[in-house]
Amino acid sequence: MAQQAAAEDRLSRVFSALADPTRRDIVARLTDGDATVSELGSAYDVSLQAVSKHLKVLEEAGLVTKGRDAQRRPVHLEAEVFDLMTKWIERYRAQAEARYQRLDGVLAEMDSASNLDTNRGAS
Amino acid sequence: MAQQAAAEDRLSRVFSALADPTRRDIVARLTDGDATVSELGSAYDVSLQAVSKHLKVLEEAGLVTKGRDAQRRPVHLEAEVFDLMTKWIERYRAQAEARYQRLDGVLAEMDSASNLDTNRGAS
DNA sequence: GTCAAAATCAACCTCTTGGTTGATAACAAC
DNA sequence: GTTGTTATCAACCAAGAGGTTGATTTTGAC
Repeated sequence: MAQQAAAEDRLSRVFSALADPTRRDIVARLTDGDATVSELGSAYDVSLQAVSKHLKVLEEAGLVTKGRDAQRRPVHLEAEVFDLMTKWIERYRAQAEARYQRLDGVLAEMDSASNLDTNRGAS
Repeated sequence: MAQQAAAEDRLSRVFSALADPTRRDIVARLTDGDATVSELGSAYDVSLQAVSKHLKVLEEAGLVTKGRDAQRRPVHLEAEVFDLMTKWIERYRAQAEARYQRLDGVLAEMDSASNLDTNRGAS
C-alpha cells in the first residue's frame, strides 16, 4: 500500500512535469544528447533561474539527472521513466479495449440471435 | 504552427489532467464501464461538486465525454486520447534510444580503432 | 588571490488549482 | 404542481506553480 502510494506519487510527478510545454521541449531537446543548464536555457525566453526550476521539477520526477563538469551541470535524460507512463496508459487502454470487445461480442450475439435464433454458439 | 500549438495545448491538458491521482482513479474506474457523476463521487472523500470539477477537467482534456439520461450524466471514457500520449512518449523514447545506439557504435569504433589502428573505414 | 562564468538559493508576486458551502437548474415521480 | 434527485453554477479560500530580481556558491582561468 505504501509502495502503491509511492508509485502513485511518482506517476503524479511525472505527468505533472510533462504537463508544461517548456519542460516537454526540454525533454525533446535532451533526446539529442546531454546539455548544460545554460545551453538549455538559451532556447527559451525566460530567466536562467526559471529554467533551473524546470529542471528541478524534471529531476524530482526522475525524468532527468544532472552530472558535474566543473561549474557545469550536464543534464541527462532518463528514458526509462517513460516506461512507467507507458505501463499505466497501456494497462487501462487494454482494459477499456477488452471491455469494448466484450460489448461488441454481446451486441453481435444479440444481433445474430434476433436474425436467426437457431445456430447458437457458432464460432 | 497554430495546429502544432493546439496539439501542444491538448497534450498539456491531457498530462495535467492525469497528474491528479483522483482523476487517474476516475479514469481507471471508467475502464469498467460508464458511470454517473454521483456513482463516481461515492468512491471519494470529497464533495460531489469537487468530483464534478474533476470531470470537467477530464472532459476538457478530451479524456471523457458525458451523455444524458434524465438528470444523470453518464460519463464515458474516450480511450483514443491515450494514443496522443503514447505517440509523444514513443517518439522521444525512440529518439533517445537511437542516440544511445549511435553512441554505442561510436564507442565500439573507438575501441576497435585503439586496438588496431589499421582497418580504418571498415563497414 | 582575483575575476568571470555557471548554477542555485531566497524572497517575492500573480495566476491557477483543488477544495469548500450555498444557490440554482433540470428532470422523474407522485 | 410539489417534492426529491442529479448535477452544475458561483463565490470564496488556502496552497502551489511559474515567473521575476538580487544575493550566494562553486569552480576554472588569469
